[in-house]
Parts: sequence; C-alpha cells; structure tokens
Amino acid sequence: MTGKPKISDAEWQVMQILWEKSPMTVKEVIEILSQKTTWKSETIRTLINRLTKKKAVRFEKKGRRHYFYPVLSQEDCVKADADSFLARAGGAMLKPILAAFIEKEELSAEEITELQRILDEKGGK
Amino acid sequence: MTGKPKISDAEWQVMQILWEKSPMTVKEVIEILSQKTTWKSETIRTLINRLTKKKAVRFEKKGRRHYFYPVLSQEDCVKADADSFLARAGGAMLKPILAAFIEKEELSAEEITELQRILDEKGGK
DNA sequence: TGGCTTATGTTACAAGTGTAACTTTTAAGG
DNA sequence: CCTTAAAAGTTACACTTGTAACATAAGCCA
Repeated sequence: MTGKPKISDAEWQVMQILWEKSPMTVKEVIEILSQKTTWKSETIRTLINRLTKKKAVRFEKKGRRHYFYPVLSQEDCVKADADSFLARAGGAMLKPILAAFIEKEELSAEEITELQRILDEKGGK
Repeated sequence: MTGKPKISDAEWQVMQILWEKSPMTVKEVIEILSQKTTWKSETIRTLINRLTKKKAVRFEKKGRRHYFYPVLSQEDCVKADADSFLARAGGAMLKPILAAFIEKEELSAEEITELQRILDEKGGK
C-alpha cells in the first residue's frame, strides 16, 4: 500500500453516504447530506473532489455525469482510524476504552455473539 | 466545561509524558521526547505552548522555571477521543470497530475475561 | 556589573481542513 | 444550431498542525 490517505471528519460524512449506496452522482450526495448537515452544496462538491484526489473515491463518466463510488472500504477506513486512535492512546488504556465503547452502544445479540467469538479466539491462542 | 480543546497528534505525545509524571520543566519533557521522536527542541516548546493556550496543561513559575502539569486527565482525553471516533464511524459499525480493536491489540487474559463478562451482561439483559 | 547561559517569547511557513464563491464547459431542449 | 441551466473545475480564505528559526529576558559567575 502506498501510504493510505488521511480522511478528515467532514470527508468521512461523504464516505458514509457512498458506503451506504453507490455509485451516486454528486447531486444525490448533496441531497442526502443537505439533510444531515448545514453544508452548502459547493462545500460538498469540494469534499468529494478532495476525496477523489486522495483516491478514496473514484468516478466514472456517463455522459456528463460523474458517478462516484468508494475505493476504500469502510472496514479498512475504520481500521486505519482505530490504529491512529490506539497510537495516540498509547496502547495502554485499551480495556477501559473497549469497556466504554461496549457499554455505550447498542449491540444486537448477534453482534455480541460475534464479539464473544473474537474474544474467545484471542483468549484461546 | 467550556468546550474541550482538541488535542492534536503531536500534542498527545507531550500529554503522555506529563501524564506519566508531572510537574516537569520543558527541558525535562524535551529530554524525554527527544529520544522518542526526531523533533527539535523548539518544536517541543511550541507544542507545550499550544497546549498551554488550549488550557490542556498549566504551569507554575518557580523562579525562572516553569513547571508544567496536565489539566486534563488522560481518561477524559481518551474518552473525548473515543467519542469523536464513534461520531465519525457513525454509531453503526460498532461491531467491526470493536473487532478491529480487539484483533489489533494485545490483551491480557484478565482483560479478555473482563470484556467477556461485560458482553455477557449485555447479552443477558 | 556585564556578559554568558539558558529559559522563555515571537514569528514563520507550508500542508491540510472547513467552508465556500466564482467560472467554464457541456449536454439537452427549443 | 444556439442558448441556457446544470455539472464540473478553479480559486479563496481563515484556522489548525507539523515543524522550526530567530529574538529576548533574566539569573549566575567572574
């Protein structure tokens, strides 16, 4: 990997949209994001452009429209983010962090089972 | 709390030092960080200054020296960070996130057990 | 007390981000 | 075909961050 791009907070919001459904035109992204944010459409365009430059998304021309889709998977991005998070926190403090996460959020029964499984693997190694 | 300050990556490294031991003079911090990074001493000074402006650290004068100590606790900072992390990831995706964390890091047997226990509680509810 | 040392303060500058306006191109309809 | 609205591209600007150089003040030793 040739050094993965850093995705900023605002850019993440755009990525989220594209991860949910793609390809999409800029216009569609704008429509969705306009409801979730107060950003002007130009702002959203800028973000998509930057993501394109960073090679986090790509597009295909169909006529004069650009159809965008993510290049990076959500999983990968989350992982990269988790990495830098851990780098800052310094590795210590991990258990409290995880505990906080787990307690904070709603988890479905299946998700819990899945996490149990992961922990089991870890523990059994 | 009047809106907590955002601490940058580089600044975190300084905070880590002060969380481990404080108060400390700039010079001491520089000595320690010089071994962990390639930063020039001026750089480290700048970081400490910024942290002071952000009210993340404070100092007391003793004669000509400034003795620095953290104002924000590591716990609080980690939590704030975890929050913004979840905000990006959008609350969905929690399981993959946790999985990434768990897979990534070394967890002691006790920590694993503890997390299992937390999950059990969640599941049993 | 004057200079030296050392601690502190001031300034810099490029890249990245949040936030957007202004300009050009191009397809589609009259 | 020519006009025009929509799509795409170019430029902007202030703030943060990484990274530091240069300048000044204040004790301490001779």
